[in-house]
Amino acid sequence: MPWVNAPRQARSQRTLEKLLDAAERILLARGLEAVTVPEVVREAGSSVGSFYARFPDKRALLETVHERACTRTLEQAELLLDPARWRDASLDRIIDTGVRMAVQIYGSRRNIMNAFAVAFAGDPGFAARRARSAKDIRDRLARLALTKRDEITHPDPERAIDMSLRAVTATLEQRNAFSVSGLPEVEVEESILVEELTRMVRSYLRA
Amino acid sequence: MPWVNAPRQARSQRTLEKLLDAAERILLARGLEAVTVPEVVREAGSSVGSFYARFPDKRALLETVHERACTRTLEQAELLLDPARWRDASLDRIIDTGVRMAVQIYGSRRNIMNAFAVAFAGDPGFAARRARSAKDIRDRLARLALTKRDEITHPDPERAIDMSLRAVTATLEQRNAFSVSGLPEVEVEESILVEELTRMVRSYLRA
DNA sequence: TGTACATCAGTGAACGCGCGTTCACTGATGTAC
DNA sequence: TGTACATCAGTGAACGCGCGTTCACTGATGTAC
Repeated sequence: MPWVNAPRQARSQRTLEKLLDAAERILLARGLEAVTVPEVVREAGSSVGSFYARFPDKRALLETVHERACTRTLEQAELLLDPARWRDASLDRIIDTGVRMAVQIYGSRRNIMNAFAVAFAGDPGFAARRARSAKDIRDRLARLALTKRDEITHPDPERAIDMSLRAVTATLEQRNAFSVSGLPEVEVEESILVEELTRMVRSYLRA
Repeated sequence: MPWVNAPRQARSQRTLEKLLDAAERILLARGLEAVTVPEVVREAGSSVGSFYARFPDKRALLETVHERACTRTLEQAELLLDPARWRDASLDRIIDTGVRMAVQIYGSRRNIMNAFAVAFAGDPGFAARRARSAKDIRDRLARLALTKRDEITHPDPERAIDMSLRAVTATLEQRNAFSVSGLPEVEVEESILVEELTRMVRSYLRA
């Protein structure tokens, strides 16, 4: 990562990770404005001087935490998207399992994704990192679905798949955003979400 | 509005509006962290003392600006949702025009909605105000669509309409969020969005 | 192996800055007679 | 109508606070002979 001064001893590598973990923990628990340098080093059991030996400034810390979170989400998606698991699957099965997977990823990584979405939605650097990792996952799923091109009756299969992925991920993101605000009247059950999103994509691709 | 000290002269009413306009302008142009009291009064051509004669604190200013923005979005939706415009409309026309309307509202009020969503997503007061106005619009559209219940072949029309509205609004919100990232590869053209979202909802409601 | 020295890592008091807010004050407007 | 007084509105210097960051320093680790 270009925005940190690389550690040269195992000791400072551990300190670096303690700082990243502490920042992430504070961000998740109390939001961005609680992530101050004094608070991060306190939570990490480190010191201000150590902090600035590693990071040029506070922004670099947040970028590193974000980069790490995006990488972890991608790793989780890569595991689930292993092509070996998809041999000879029908379009319906790809859609069904794809929706289930998206629901699972967005569910398990909801808090950290949300915290960053909320904290840095206006920041081009953060938005770009986020958009790039989202696009990476969408591309993998699109490639998978396009192997069943002949089962898609929508006049433009590429566009239909892109739109389907947008709709599914956006709906899940919106659900995550709602869940933070804690309003019961806008919540949906996960099983309903899976069933209806699957139905929506199936009927749309065959429109 | 209970969180301001009501003006008693036309002069201070004008000052109040200048402060609100200035705060909104700064929020839109440079984000929440640029909205400081010194900056707002400078932009408004007013003074710190005037500010605190009107608002008990800075938070009250932001709540008032938010309340005003929500009201304006609702007024815009009410205009477009005037029942007189929808007499004898077919389900397809309701879907088509509904999607177009959503795209228009999310387009024209993108900046202000985004700014507040980003700045106050975790705050109960702001979340409640936002949810109230969003739910109001969804309910109106749902009522409209349910008048054509017999044209919907989905086994659960209420749920289908709710999911459709979620998918459409979420896709538009996601598009707005992506637009800050400045990555051309994730942008979609508005005409394509209208066409495909319409197709998606049509086929889904008839699934 | 031991020793001397260089580099890496860590510490926390201190500094400057800009924020939200207060306050003593001046000027404008409304009201009673 | 004019005048005196109360209230409303507006001003901007000043204050306290917590932030991000710096810096002079101590201690730990690696290396050369």
